Amino acid sequence: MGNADLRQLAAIEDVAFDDLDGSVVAIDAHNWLYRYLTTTVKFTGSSAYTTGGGEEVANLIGTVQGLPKFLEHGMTPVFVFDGGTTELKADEVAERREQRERYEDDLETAREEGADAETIATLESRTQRLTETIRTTTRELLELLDVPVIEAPAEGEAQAAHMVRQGSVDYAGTEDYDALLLGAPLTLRQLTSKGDPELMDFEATLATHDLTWEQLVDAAILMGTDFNEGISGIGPKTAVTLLREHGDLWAVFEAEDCHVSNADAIRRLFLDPDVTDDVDFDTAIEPDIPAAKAYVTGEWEVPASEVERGFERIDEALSQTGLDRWT
DNA sequence: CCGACGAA
DNA sequence: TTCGTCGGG
Repeated sequence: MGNADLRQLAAIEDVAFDDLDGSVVAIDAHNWLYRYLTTTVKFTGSSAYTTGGGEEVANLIGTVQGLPKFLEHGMTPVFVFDGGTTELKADEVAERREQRERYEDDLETAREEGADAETIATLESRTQRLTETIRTTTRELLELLDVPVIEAPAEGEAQAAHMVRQGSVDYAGTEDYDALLLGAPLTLRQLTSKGDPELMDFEATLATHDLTWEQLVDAAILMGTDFNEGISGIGPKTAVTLLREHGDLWAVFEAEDCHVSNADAIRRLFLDPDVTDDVDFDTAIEPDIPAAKAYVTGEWEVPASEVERGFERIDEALSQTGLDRWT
């Protein structure tokens, strides 16, 4: 089920933040936000992050606290949001969809029963979907801060990977190993945590195992992806061996007398996802900080103390690069 | 969810 | 080498 097995195959190296200065990173917004949502809500309790109207706005705090990290290292983030249809086509991956619906039912039940914020956050993570309020308020805040936002036709992660291949950005930024399957040439992980980030190199991954992109995806399907259970008994090593031996997924199915439903559709989700080339954005960031602050603390009633330092750091980081440019 | 570790 | 479980972030 989990695709942590992919890590075993990935060519990963540490990279210093200093080396990322001046780079542009397409951030998988869902993935990034979720990381901040869980940690923010989990460690501080939810009351400060819920408005009088009962709206969860921890995302605003997460965004204000998370942005400085990029800017202080001279990086330009481009946030890529999922498009309207994040659900997969019903006939393609029916089982997966049913699973999500079960999760969503759980979530709804928990809400009705007034479950605590932590429980709800956990359930929300499993539905793989952020609330509409979270999506729109994050976007509005980013726009006030003049941070580029891209709307993906479908999956944000696929769009981010595509943008790296296109060359409109330098890296994809996500914790998800799926970026490799989506063919993102260079992916940064651990941008939110304390130490240096990790760099996943797509071509190096293929070269290390002497696989093609298609074969890497096929290996992942054998091991199990977000969209299918893996074949029991096949892990990273065996999967690679089988692909090298038999060539492609269907040859492996035949040789090993096994099968994965919807394999063809799952394969296409990685090899040929719905993405767009229409990605116009400006990497010069000139935020309206007073307006952003008013939006967060005024309109959404977030205590000023929660975001004061974050806004300060954003301001300082940007005036610093301005000075650098000048001298 | 993620990485680590012990069992088969 | 894989799988299941358990503890941490």
